[in-house]
Amino acid sequence: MGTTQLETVPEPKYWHLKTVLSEALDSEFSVGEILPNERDLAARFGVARATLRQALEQLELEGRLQRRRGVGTTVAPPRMGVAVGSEEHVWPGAADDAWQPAGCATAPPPNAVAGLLGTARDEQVHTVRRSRVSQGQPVAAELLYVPRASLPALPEPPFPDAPSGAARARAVLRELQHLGLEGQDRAVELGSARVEDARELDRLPGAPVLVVTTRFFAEGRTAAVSVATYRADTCRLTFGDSGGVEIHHGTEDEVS
Amino acid sequence: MGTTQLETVPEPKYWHLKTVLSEALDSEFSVGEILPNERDLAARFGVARATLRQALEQLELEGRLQRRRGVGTTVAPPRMGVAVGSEEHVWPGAADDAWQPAGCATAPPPNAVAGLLGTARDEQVHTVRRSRVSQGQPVAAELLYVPRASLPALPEPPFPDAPSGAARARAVLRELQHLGLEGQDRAVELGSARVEDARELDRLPGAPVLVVTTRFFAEGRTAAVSVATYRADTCRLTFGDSGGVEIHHGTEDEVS
DNA sequence: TAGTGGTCTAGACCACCCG
DNA sequence: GGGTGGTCTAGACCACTAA
Repeated sequence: MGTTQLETVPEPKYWHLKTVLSEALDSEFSVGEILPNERDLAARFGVARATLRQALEQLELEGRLQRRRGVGTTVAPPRMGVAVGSEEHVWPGAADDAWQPAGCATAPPPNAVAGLLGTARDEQVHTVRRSRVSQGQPVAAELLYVPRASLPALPEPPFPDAPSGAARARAVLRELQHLGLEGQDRAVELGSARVEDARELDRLPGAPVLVVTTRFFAEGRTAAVSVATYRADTCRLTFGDSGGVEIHHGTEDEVS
Repeated sequence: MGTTQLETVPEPKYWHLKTVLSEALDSEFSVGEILPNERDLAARFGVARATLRQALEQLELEGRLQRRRGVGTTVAPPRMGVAVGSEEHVWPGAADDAWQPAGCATAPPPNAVAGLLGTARDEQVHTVRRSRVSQGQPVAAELLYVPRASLPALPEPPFPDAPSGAARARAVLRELQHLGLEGQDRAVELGSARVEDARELDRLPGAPVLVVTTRFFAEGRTAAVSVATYRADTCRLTFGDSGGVEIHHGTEDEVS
């Protein structure tokens, strides 16, 4: 009737809530500080807990908050820049590598990876597990798939299916260095953490992750494929010339 | 030892549900097919609608499903590869550019961008809006910030604050080409769509997006900053410097 | 053991799309 | 108008952490 609908698009409560909280985080909280618990916050804003949680979830997705079961909700530090690609092509396991080998198995890869490698569906490949830590926090878990054909010089393990240790992982990486790397290829997409990755990343299963898929080319073929999952809440992936520092150094030595 | 704790971690219902649905999508549905509605699905699985929705949300986040209000839930096609970075550094607006200029304003940028540009908090910069369409779908929205100092030759518009059209956007881009690009710098992180971007991307506000921030260096300074938000559900960002041509599993999904 | 976030329920109403 | 997904409520219980 006479009710003039000023807000043609009524803003959802959780959206407005997110805005209010976001501003409060900027002005009234400092990094690491713990927020009131969800039940109190919901009461304070006069909404149901589920509605409040919808706002908190978004803020966590944006890296503004960190929530841990049994502990509480804290203000997250700014995302850390994680260098994920340099201009030069280098094999995994090179000297300055940020990854730490954790294990190695020999098994058929997922179908998607087999497609990239050009191997048969059930063909066994070396599968190296690595993890990456930055600023004292686990930031990424990786699976590196290397077809046996890429490493003819690597001796086969006595029991191919036995889960092997970091020693064998290092052997595979060492063997890779002997190949001439001709190029590489990267893709980034959003995913959710599988159970194994979640444990390694100290997150719950299903947590949002940035999946970086890299193909390594050598001898005219795809010689290896890396699938690395980065914590999307804490990481900003940096590519390119300067490694994400604020002030660029003004030299021209890396300009092509 | 003797206590065989088979299920040490009881799987949440929504997680199990997601697995079941995911397998069903692979085996029993084809791309574009519409699923039963949420109320029916929930009843069929014997869970509350909210629980079912939690599973659907994850599947949508992973790009397996597409949900549209008033329409229904459909099986999404595989994510399209969107080329986002080449080895060569090129200014926005170069010949083969995938972006379409939409408008241009002159206003102070967000604080984060001002920090990257090294401009004062309230300094006005040229702000070019562009959008990117791929395979008939909007995939990204961009804001390109160019300090006035970077383009001394560009005449100022008569009314600096007036929202200008695509013509002025093109003028700014054309002016950029005259600068010598010395390098660039990219970062990718997860974000959620702001209201303006959401409208342009045909998504709801808050939808997950991949935010690509690019700094362009010229004359020893940061000459421009681009903030591009890509739909995370439909896009796989590719950073190609592959030495060869791609072979994928049947479908040609690369887009330059 | 007390307190936190995580999961789940069974409803309700709303905004949107289409025939 | 009828059906869809999106929002919201007011509860309940569970899993985890720390004192």
